Amino acid sequence: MGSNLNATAASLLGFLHEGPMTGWDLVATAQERIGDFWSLNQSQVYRELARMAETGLVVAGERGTRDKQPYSITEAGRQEFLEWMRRMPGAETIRFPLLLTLAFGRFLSPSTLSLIVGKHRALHAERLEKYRDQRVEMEKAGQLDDFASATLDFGLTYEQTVLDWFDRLPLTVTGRL
Amino acid sequence: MGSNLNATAASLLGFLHEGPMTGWDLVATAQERIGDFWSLNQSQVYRELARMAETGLVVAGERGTRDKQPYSITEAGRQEFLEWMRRMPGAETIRFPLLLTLAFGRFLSPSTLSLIVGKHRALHAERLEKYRDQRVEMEKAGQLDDFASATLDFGLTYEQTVLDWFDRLPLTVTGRL
DNA sequence: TACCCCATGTAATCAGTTACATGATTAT
DNA sequence: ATAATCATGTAACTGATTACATGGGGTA
Repeated sequence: MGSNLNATAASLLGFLHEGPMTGWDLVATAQERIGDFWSLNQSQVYRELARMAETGLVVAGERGTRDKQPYSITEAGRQEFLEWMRRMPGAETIRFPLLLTLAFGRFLSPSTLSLIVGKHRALHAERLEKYRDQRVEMEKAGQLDDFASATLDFGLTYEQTVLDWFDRLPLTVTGRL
Repeated sequence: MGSNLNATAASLLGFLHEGPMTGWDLVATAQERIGDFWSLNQSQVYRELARMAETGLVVAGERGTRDKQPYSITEAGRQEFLEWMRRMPGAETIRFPLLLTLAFGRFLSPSTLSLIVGKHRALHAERLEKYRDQRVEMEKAGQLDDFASATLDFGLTYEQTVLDWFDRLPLTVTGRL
């Protein structure tokens, strides 16, 4: 009763609608497609798959070469997935260590601040570039329906905003730059 | 050796620089001052305080009325805090369930989408308002040094960006709105 | 043959959340 | 008197991270 899937498991069911996949494939797929706003790793995937196999939301197929273990979604899995999808999603959680450091920035020397702020600014510039490339590639591959476009656009606009924020920081915060 | 503080514990040490505080006070202070980018709750605070008392980073003072237990930072605590502060902060983690729902949005009806998107848009509008009020209050109270201003500005610009993003979403994603 | 990547799985630990239990003090 | 708030603490659970162990298969 009452879907008690977690978001990670639900996303795996979502991907399994596209056909049977192994744990390994699911890790790669998830990291590529939702990794920017929902991180997950290999341990979680194998655990959730094992759980869902027990409760009949997925079924394991026959082992292939290299011990490959493909999983398919079941009818029960589809139903649970839809139930999960129809629930009101929770608010996002942001945990931003850099902001913590800045909140206590008065304890740091300008040179340390500068090092830290500079590094993080560069990181966000890289991510913005990555998203731009992704956008181009997805356009080329014709893989950008409105939904994929919306989540990708979130990433783009977020990174752009963060960069602008960096560039507005006063010298007292950036150390110098 | 080598600071193995976590960010939550480190932030408690940061606040204890302002004077002895009880666990209760620390919960309130942290939620108010860093809660928007570093959530923590009561259980964690009492646990971290107990741990840090064991390792001598803080010391418990005498119990007051209502069993109040004030903690003070020690010299060792100050050193560990500084060590933690000087480390390169990790990248932020964002876990955004709404984007997960949208990534699989093709499984939802327009009316469900509309309900979900509308609710979340409203939530962000509220948060933007809250930050604006906070800004005004902090200005009045003269509590906005450059560091506090920078983190608050991050919240403001983030929420504004998210709202703008909502307003750019196509009808296929918003259901209608 | 040796090396790298594919692929599955487990163990251990830490962090975060929720819920509960208990009691003191203040305000109504 | 009693209700609300202050205050500390514990238990149970879930989720996330890291590391390790193991071995198959492709390729240089």
